[in-house]
Amino acid sequence: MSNPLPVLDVTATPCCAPLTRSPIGESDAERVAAMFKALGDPVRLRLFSNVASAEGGEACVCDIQDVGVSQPTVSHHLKKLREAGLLESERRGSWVYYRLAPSALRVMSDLLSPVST
Amino acid sequence: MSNPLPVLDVTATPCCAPLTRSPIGESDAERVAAMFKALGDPVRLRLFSNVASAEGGEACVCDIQDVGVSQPTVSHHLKKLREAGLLESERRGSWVYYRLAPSALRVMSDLLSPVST
DNA sequence: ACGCTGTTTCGATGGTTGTCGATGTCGACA
DNA sequence: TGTCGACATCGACAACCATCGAAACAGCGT
Repeated sequence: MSNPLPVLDVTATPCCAPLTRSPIGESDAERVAAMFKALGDPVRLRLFSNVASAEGGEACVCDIQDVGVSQPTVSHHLKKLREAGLLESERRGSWVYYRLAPSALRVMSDLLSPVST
Repeated sequence: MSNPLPVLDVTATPCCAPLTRSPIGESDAERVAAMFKALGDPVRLRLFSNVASAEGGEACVCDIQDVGVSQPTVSHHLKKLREAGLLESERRGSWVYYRLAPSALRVMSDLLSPVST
């Protein structure tokens, strides 16, 4: 568990300049699009927000799974969020806790930052 | 043209608090996810960045369509970006110019802003 | 060892999406 | 009016995806 498929290692590269600064390159676009795509589903967005706004910065699946779909579907979406590098998970006892990946938010926020100056 | 399908009127509501602040609601999630989804494709992300980084804040299709797919596909993706409320278009003479929707960037950036405080 | 609860994986299915070539539309310019 | 160039739409197809129920897996308590 914990991070079986870190397809995107967000922490590795701060990644590219803001989208407004210069045209994003082909390979960067691939990596970044995967992150936005992960947030491009209402269920995943709510799960992400549930984790992001949780007390102590983390939450177990049982605390966030009330999003209107079956439990296996919740697990499926959490896996997608993990693979996109947005969430990390860790098993403690019976429960699996999810927290934000360290720099995920900043990377995306920076990419979308309006004109800067 | 210009905006045949403003499915999401971004300018209307500043929309919800940052995702880290409180769990996003069901209907807000629907609207916001559509925006992220639009950026969740490498081709669309490059088109968006090409427009966003263009001189004068706008560009005609002919200037940004070099993203490795056919012309109909480019047009298809630009339509998606329009429908998501991220881009606006306007015909002037022979050419169609695209520019960023006014508050699109700020809305998304704010949603992803890390912990504020 | 057994059952219980929380979580993930599996297999199937219906719907969505990215892509293309062909065709249509609109404006410019002879 | 006719043609050309810039974009958009249409129709089709393959690939992908969200969702579910069923089954497997992992700890915990008894």
